[in-house]
Amino acid sequence: MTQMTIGRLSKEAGVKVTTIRYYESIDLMGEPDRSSSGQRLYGDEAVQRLSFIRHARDLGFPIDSIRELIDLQHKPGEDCAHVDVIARRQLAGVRQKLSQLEALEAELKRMVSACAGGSIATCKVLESLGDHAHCLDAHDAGLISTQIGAKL
Amino acid sequence: MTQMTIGRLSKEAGVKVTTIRYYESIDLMGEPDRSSSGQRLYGDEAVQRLSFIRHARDLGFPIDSIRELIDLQHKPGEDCAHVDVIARRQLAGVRQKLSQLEALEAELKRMVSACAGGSIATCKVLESLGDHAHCLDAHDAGLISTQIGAKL
DNA sequence: CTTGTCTCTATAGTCGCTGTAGACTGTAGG
DNA sequence: CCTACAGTCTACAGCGACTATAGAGACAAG
Repeated sequence: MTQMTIGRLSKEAGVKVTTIRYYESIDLMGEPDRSSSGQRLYGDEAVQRLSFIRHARDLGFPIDSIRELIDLQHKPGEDCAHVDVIARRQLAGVRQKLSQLEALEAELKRMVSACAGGSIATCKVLESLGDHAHCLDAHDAGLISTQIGAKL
Repeated sequence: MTQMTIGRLSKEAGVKVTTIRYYESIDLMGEPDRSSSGQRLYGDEAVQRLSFIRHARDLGFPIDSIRELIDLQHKPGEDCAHVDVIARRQLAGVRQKLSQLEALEAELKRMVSACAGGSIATCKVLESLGDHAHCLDAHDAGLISTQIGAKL
């Protein structure tokens, strides 16, 4: 199996067809060969590259970092300190979000367990939300709030 | 102080001026009075409402949930079960993200600590990323990956 | 030959803002 | 009164990383 269609590549690497085309459009994946009718044809190295990208995305690396990592992969002689920096930056970000989410979880838990049923007029959840005494620092909260609500 | 400008409201509620105007544009905040020259003028109840919104956003509630919560606030006689559902949904989402982030943190930590310096050719971090044996389930990972990289 | 599944391109939408441009308004000091 | 300068106005483009849609063409199996 030297050449495969985009659908096949999609299954091999676990990345949606549309996403592969998107990666091509932003030059994260190079332009593949085309069949006589214009369909994309990929080789096995595309599976490798796409799997790398997917794994890095799963770990939350932004596209730009992945671009850097791929560039570095093609300079095998260089020092890997730069790679380390990128990974540590990512780890630091994840840890920051973890601690923010833990604070959120605590406040939400508190709110929900305070609710004893009853009417809206006495609802502890709404009361907590209206309360000015915030648990989180405004800056941190602003940073994280955009990200949590997104896909629930 | 019965009437205040948007800048004042911004400081009172801890929400940026542009964000307030955005909330108005999506009908999350109602249209305020205007001065003779067309500047927005808010009363104290706007501070209350905006603070409620901000606190809910800080906790990661999506705008649509906040809209629901505000609607419910205006029906004080009804049962608060619906409010509880919204809050629990949010808590469940936060907990899911927490566990995903914990898995991420573990893998990143493992990757980074495996790096002993040296050249890119032998870099353990790049090796891990290229590895097909993923720690996360593809679906979960896809859900979360979009959110973590965003603001690092 | 038909049916159904891929594949193609191009464009708009998602979420929750943020930034920009260019014009106007309000206020404090000289 | 004049001048700065901060605040406000509208309208629209951009962010990140996709996702969805429309409308058309391609290919494999029965």
